[in-house]
Amino acid sequence: MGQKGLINFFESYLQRESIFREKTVLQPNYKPEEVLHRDNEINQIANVLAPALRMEKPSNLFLYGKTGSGKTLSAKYTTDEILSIAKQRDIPIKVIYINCKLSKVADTEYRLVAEIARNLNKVVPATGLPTEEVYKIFFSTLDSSQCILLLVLDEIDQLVNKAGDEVIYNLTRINAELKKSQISIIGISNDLKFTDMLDPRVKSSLSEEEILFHAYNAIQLQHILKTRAKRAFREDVIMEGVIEKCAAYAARDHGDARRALELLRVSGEVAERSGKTKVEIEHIDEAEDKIEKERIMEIIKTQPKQQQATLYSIITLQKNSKGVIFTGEIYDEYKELCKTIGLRPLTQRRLSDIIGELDMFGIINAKVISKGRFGRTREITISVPQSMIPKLKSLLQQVLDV
DNA sequence: GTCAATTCACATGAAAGAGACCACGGTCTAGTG
DNA sequence: CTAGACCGTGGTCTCTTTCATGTGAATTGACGA
Repeated sequence: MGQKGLINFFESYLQRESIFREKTVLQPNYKPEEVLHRDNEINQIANVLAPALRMEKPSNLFLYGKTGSGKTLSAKYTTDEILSIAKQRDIPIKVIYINCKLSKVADTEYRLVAEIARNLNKVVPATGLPTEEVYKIFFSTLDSSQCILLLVLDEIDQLVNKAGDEVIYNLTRINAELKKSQISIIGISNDLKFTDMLDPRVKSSLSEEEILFHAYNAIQLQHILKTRAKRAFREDVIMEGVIEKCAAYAARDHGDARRALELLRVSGEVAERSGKTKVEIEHIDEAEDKIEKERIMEIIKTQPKQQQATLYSIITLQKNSKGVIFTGEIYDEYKELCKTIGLRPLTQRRLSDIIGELDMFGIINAKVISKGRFGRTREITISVPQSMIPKLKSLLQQVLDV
């Protein structure tokens, strides 16, 4: 494309009408006016939380269900409704929503409490104070604000994983010491076995009430997608069967509505980029591929150098040896690599953990096997599609400066 | 041939260290009236 | 006299290292048939 061509391109781009009308509707943080197919759950949440309107402390509530089953949405929806009623009637209710996984706002005890305090409009330094001090600050602000606090902790399993369950224990116990305020916790987790790993005391106090969110089935997903698509896209741009296929894809892996919406959105983008005026079924496959690739690239880009070096070693190794690789081989290769690029090599112990991390991300596949007399090790294969590896490799070469 | 002991090459755990970041309080310094 | 610069102390947090212990089956070697 010459430079003249570029201008033409932009002009025709502008002239061409977008297939989207309101793309935000498909974005994950969009909040619809109505939550579909979750009436039951929402009613249950409302039932549990209603006492707050009479200034009584609601039971602690625990919501669980797989990803994309509408937990967060339902919780936010219900608390928003309560909040708006409370505002009309002048009832002092506060809702704090904290996602324990998102960015690093709240993955330790200190940070969580600090974050809550910040939400109560109290300035708390990011670090430097003893944890106890932060608790005190939180205490006094909460008590002086005289309200019912609904604390929504999304992805609470992440928090407990990293910070232990004392945090929750402490939070539930606070009520005893508060005089003018009350706090109740709404925990949200997509790990169904999460409560099993909790200390029994914590478990019983956290899940005074439990609500299980079932995954959406394909029909429900279709309904949701259709409703959103009606607003998100212009009329008649979605070809027959597209919605159905998106729903089917998402239903296949545990009815994740978020995934379904993303798929639909990216399909639209793919269609638009390739100059089509309609979203066709083929675009879905392309979109799925794209989403996966972008996910992997994003993960790798944001990893620390050591992790990247490890992955690079794995890629080089699998090229020469084909098939499976073992931890020892990787460590040797990795040490060599460190020498050439001037990186301080880590111990094998640490590398072992890094391999585990890469496995968690789904970039590689590591299985512990025993080779009998020849020891015990991890058997590692790359689980990124072959077609992506060259691209991956060049990305790594670039960031590692090889 | 059978069976238990041995052995390998790491996996997995726990604990502690290094170094970055930060708040707080005390001391010093320079500018001001 | 006071605001700001500059320590030292004590705190959190992440990434690592060090030390210790665990592990599962191929191999080995003793044993008996």
